[in-house]
Amino acid sequence: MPLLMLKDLPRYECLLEAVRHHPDLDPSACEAYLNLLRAGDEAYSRSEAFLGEHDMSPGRFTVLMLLYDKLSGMPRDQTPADLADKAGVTRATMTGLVDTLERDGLVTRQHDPHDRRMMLIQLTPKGHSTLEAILPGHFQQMAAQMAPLSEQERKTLVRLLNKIAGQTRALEPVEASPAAAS
Amino acid sequence: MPLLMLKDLPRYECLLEAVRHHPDLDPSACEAYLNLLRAGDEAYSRSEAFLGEHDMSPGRFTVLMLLYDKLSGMPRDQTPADLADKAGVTRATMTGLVDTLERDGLVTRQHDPHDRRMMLIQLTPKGHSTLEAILPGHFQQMAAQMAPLSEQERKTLVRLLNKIAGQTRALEPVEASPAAAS
DNA sequence: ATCTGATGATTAGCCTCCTAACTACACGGC
DNA sequence: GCCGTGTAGTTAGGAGGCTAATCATCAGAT
Repeated sequence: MPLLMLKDLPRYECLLEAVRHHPDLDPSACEAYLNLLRAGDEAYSRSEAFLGEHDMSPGRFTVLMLLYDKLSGMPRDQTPADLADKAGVTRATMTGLVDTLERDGLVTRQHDPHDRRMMLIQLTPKGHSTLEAILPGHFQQMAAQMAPLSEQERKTLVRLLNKIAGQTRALEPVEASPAAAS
Repeated sequence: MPLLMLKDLPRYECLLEAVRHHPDLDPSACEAYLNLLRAGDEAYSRSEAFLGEHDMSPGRFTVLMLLYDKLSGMPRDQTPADLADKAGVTRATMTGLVDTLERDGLVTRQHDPHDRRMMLIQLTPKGHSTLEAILPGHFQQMAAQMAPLSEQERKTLVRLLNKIAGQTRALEPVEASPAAAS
């Protein structure tokens, strides 16, 4: 998410000042929200840059991880629909990701023998070794970014983030006012 | 940041298991990292959906906010370069954002009388009223998403997120190994 | 046996952002 | 006064996501 947050967040005094004109503004909520977006964006951008050094995009990396068995314990091949669902993208997007991975020889596509509508995607040896070449650095990136936090602080952070994520999902139906439904 | 994180994050036991194969994996760091990305992404997506109802994108909204004086206390017009810098996008991207906003009549472009290289972007009355129509709902969105957190928890969250963001910026030069510099 | 509806994958076209190349203008040395 | 250098803004082209429409296949009803 490259945008919506400013490079320099407004100071808290400015938020307090702004409440006078905008009674709906909750200063502490706004501050927490903006900091969440910024921290998430910076962490994401950094991983994206790291993956980019290995000719890898976040999307393609996610697909390889889903096909990689050592972490998840599910060694079998998966369909594009499964992968799209787990990765949180549309099937159309997954088609494009698999196209690129197949072109680079990291995965193969095969028809499911029992249902010819479905494809089975599997990791090639090259895909496997490519992933294992990237993973140590990826894990080190995560560890380095979280290094300033103690174990206790990490647990607290996860707890607070889960409260927010749960709330966000609970609110989900965002379409209330048919304002610009064109 | 639509991708890189899974819809369902791996359980903590799986991470502990995975350490056996990947000594670089720090389970608590990984868990905190994945939760940060997911919470940030969900909050962002929700705001994006809300803005979309008003024919507004995060980028265009950010530009309007930067030109809006009541929050920042800087009433004067700004150049595209300023705006790009504050919004954290390239100047080329800012050109596109201003193009759209100008087409919709929300901002105007004028040449700086003292330096004809520069443009001055200013909010039109229509831009002003459009923004003020969106802001209350936007602030309510933020408040609703942060509602489960107490004031104390919000302060803790901001403190922890700032530690991470500071660390991420400190690590910044990500290009260490010329692996796939093609 | 065939038609109908559902499901999986793909294609086509759009939006937003990016980098890189280009144009227009300002300023300082000669 | 002219020319090279630097700066502001724009244009052109690419990557990655999305939605909507299309094609292929299966499964069940007639």
